[in-house]
Amino acid sequence: MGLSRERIVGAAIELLDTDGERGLTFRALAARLKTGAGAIYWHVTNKDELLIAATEAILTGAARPRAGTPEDTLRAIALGVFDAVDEHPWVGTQLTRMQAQPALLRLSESIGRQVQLLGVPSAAGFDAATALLNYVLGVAGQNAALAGSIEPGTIRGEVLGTMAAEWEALDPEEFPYLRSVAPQLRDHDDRDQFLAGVDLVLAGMATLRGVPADPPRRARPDVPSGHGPSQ
Amino acid sequence: MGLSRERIVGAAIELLDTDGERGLTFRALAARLKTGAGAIYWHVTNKDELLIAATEAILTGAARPRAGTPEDTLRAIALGVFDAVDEHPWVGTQLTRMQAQPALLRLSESIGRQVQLLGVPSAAGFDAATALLNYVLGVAGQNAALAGSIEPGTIRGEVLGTMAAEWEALDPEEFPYLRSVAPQLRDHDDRDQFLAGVDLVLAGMATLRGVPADPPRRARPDVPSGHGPSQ
DNA sequence: ACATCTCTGGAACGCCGTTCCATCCTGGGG
DNA sequence: CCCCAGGATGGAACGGCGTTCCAGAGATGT
Repeated sequence: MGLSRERIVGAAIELLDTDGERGLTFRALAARLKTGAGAIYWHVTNKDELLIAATEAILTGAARPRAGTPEDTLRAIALGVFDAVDEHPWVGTQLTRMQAQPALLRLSESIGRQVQLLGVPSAAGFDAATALLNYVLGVAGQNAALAGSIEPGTIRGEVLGTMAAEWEALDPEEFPYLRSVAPQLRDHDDRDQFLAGVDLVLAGMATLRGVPADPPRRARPDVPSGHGPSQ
Repeated sequence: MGLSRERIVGAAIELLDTDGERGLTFRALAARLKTGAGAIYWHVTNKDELLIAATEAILTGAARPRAGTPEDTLRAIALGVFDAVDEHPWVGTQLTRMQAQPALLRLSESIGRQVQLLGVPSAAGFDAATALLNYVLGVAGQNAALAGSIEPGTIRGEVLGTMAAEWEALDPEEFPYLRSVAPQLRDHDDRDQFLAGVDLVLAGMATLRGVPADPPRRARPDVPSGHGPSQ
């Protein structure tokens, strides 16, 4: 059983998923592949390239345009990234840390094209597409940071409960708002909230075309949905 | 001249600004402060705490609410973060990597409060405030990633020119959109584009209140402006 | 059979964050 | 005035990291 780039990337993904970003080490990788660290460098030039390849493997196809209105396609694209990051938090870190990543280019292309189809004037269209991209990347980064700060195996609701408790314990003088929304934080749904943000940006785009914006919907759209188009 | 937490944080900021995130090392810090690495640990418990303290030092006051309409205040808050990250790119990395950061809490509070003042209904208000925060953080992270990938000293326009050339050299089949907007990328203004994104989100929020949204403005608002409230 | 070339894996290098500890300095009690 | 406890210092050392180096194993073509 020889080494190969695919085997290496696969093992790297397993390591990243189970042990987090700090778990990916050339030594750990070599141990898992029953080889030496040096051998890996024959197939992969360095750790950054390995991380990019792993991100690529997860995100391939997550940004594929589908039939439907541009709005629905944009929601589907954004959800694809969200679900991939949800399942593999390290992808969020990667997306927000390295530019010149093929996956990022494809994502920009998909979003930009749909925004064009939306009928946003060209000049504002670039800004609008960039804004949506940055929102998606922001959520991805925050989710990754959150996942990285908790030990793997923690229940999601538990984390939110802890955080909500912290918000409620803040100084009432300085943080009245955060205290007031702590209950909403406790039982919100990350995915729904993400979608609400996408709809918010889409509603903003609608005003750019002079269209009387119907208020963005809160319910999740009829999109492939069911968490996780990735891998 | 004894050590002190302030002297250490100050030297850390200098190191981060001049040599980037990889330039902050306890050894380099010790050399600059003419002491040993061990002495630093008497005043600072570890590197994460040092990074948080440095971020705090830069961002203090950048999220301070001002008089004016909630929209203008939100623009001012967002610009404060943008300018701080523009001047100290490592702040962007920090903001998107570590949760439980005091600066992040303050930013959330400031944004959330203004969104409440905007009259967005409470349920949607939390989502809307989170969306704006995530957009700001997304831009911050991208700016940091971009700054980290280029050697310090490079001219900004030069970087954009190089990136635009890369976009123009992409496969016409796969990336028609990116190729078409490459000229806009070349001579856009990051700050203006950031503001356009903020306005886009604000326009979306306006639809949540059922207000007939006037199209978001493109020109920069009358905000302290002049790059950099930070430090 | 041999020479060649791909591929392997373990040792070694330099750097990192962090810990340990001998030592220095200073100020308050005898 | 001495002394000494404890805060503060700084250099050495530890374990781990990414990466490089290189001796050699295995296949391949002649």
